[in-house]
Amino acid sequence: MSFTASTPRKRPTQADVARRAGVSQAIVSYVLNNRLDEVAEETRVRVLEAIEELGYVPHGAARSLRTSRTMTVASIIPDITNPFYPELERGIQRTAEASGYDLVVSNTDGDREKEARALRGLLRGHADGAVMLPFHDHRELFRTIAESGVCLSLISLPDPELIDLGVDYLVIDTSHAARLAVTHFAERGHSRIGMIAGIAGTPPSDHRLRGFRAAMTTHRFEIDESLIRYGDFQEAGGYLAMNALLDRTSPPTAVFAANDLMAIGAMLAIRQRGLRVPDDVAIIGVDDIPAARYVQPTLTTVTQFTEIRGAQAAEYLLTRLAGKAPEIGRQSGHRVELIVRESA
Amino acid sequence: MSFTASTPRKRPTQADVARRAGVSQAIVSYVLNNRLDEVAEETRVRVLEAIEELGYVPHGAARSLRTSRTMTVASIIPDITNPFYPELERGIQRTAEASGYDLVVSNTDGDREKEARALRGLLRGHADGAVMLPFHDHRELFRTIAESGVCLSLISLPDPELIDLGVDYLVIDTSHAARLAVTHFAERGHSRIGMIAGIAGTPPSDHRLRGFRAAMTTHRFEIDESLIRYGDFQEAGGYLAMNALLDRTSPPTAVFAANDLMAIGAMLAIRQRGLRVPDDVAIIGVDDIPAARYVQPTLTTVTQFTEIRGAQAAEYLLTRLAGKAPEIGRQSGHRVELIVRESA
DNA sequence: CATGCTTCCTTTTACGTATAAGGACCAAGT
DNA sequence: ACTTGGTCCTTATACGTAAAAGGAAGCATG
Repeated sequence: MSFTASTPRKRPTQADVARRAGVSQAIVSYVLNNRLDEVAEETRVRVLEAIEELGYVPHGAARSLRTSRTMTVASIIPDITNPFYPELERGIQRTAEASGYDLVVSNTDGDREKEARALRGLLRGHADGAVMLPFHDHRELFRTIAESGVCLSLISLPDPELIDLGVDYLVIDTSHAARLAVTHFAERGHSRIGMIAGIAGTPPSDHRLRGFRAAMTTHRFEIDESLIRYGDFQEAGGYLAMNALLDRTSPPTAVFAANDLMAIGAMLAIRQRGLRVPDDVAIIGVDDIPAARYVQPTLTTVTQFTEIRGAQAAEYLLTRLAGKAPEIGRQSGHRVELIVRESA
Repeated sequence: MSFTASTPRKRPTQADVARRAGVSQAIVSYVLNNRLDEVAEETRVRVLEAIEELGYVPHGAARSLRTSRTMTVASIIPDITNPFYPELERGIQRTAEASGYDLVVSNTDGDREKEARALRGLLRGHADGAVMLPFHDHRELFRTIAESGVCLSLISLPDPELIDLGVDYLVIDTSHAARLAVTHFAERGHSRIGMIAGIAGTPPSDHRLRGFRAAMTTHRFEIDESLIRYGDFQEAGGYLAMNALLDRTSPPTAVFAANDLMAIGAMLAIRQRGLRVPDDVAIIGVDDIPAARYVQPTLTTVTQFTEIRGAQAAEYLLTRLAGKAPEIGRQSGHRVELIVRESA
């Protein structure tokens, strides 16, 4: 079994296996697809031996051309370097693999064009379905995809038209996260509260900002627009936004950040000015990424039960792929919970 | 352009486009592949219009069955939740996309079987090539893959036999990282130095451990085997290992952790005992993940220039895919650098 | 002993694409 | 007038697979 050759030997096909086993190609296919009634046990063994000897591996493209299934699902996420998404991905992966599907991840940078590109990949048949957390509106593409029979499980706000087309939704309206944060701040005596939102126009940012405004109104706190800043969902963005807030003549005493990375960046900015968290400025983030437990002070944050969410979104997708889903799209809500640590 | 239908309309093929444009299927294919000399401009426009109207999208499987190219590259990494790998992935992605390739990520959990599974995906033709950081030995599979014409760019120690088969290597021997760490400790007066290694048997752990032993010997420090612990490359592992070290009657005054996540976990354990970093125990990690700048105290660590490494590994792969690589595999070394922060 | 039913094959077809091979037409060159 | 060559088509084929359709042999049934 050792080769000295260096030329790329062409991979064996079912025809090669068939020739070696002295049968027709169809028999090889039957063996591979476990059509036990079609082939005698003795023959089956011979074919399996030939497969082993030649190192035959099915040709994925040919197979999926024939079956129009790829047995892979895609996971399309905005930012692989944000720990939140890998965690989400873990949940998706766990579920997908349990059903025998391969999982491939596409990172979009939250970029509209890259999102569209990944989605067009679905149209070309790269995967049988996808779990996606979209940053942008792709209604047209989503519709085309759903209509072409590719299953979609979206983590965002439901679109009624797409629901009708069988798109499943994990409703992820984190406006409630903002409410939890503001209420917690209020209980600690804060009223001059700022927010570091994310990228304007993206759902994760807009929902949280909306919830923030609503909660502030509920508590009859004044919403000072100059205390609302925007970041890029990364540490750097939180750092810059916090510095801008601290540069004001009357900075906020508490800041809600749209995610943990920005919250951590904000804490860095505060520390660098010689101020303390939470005494001078209290901070709450969202996501409960692993680092939230390791920063100093540890970060009070709103958890979304990330991995479980990923698993559930994948569950939707896989039941649909298995044909066990209702024709119309499903949706399910979303529990969030405040984890109180040291930063607020 | 609005549909009320809910039945999955079958996707249009080149034949449908051809019918609509009043030409043969071949012409559609020529248009799509920019064979300008084969088709009159007027016809070309007509075909493009038909494509637009029908929303035609090429069928990936059919195309790659015909061309035996997928125009995607795979990135196979051990742990997507370890920030080091997403950063590596970014470098790979940047390079791949610049060359018009799609990138798909496979997460293996450092699990031997999952690694093998991802590699078998390559054999089935999922991608034209892969960048991989392997945790386990897959020499046989690698050979089969290389021989079947799928390009490989590995981030690990070179295997001469695979080099001969055209596998490229980004040599990542981080034993030098350990030397930098031990030397730094020595300069600060430490001699009772422990190490939190990673998962025994995996290259990232073994190399660093080997370097550690060598450096300790160079400095004529005693290697106390009981001061060498193993973790799982996660915070939790570092936390547990550090606790074990601190439970000893004479704990180390300095600890080198095989990666930053474990270093951060170790610092947590130290803090929880009321001890201080670096005064009671100094810590150095490896990777320079983003969090290293945000933990308190900030983490002294050895950077591998992660994203650049990923980009370079991908560069190897893409030049080979473009047929511009020497027949024999290439390899290039690996600069590492100590980033001195507060923890040591 | 014809008939039908199993069992286990082979032959054939289709999936959607890229491209080689072939053909029709026309302008230009001898 | 007859090649020659170019332009722009069409027809035909192969990629590797899954599975329908067809067929040959053996065996039980009436």
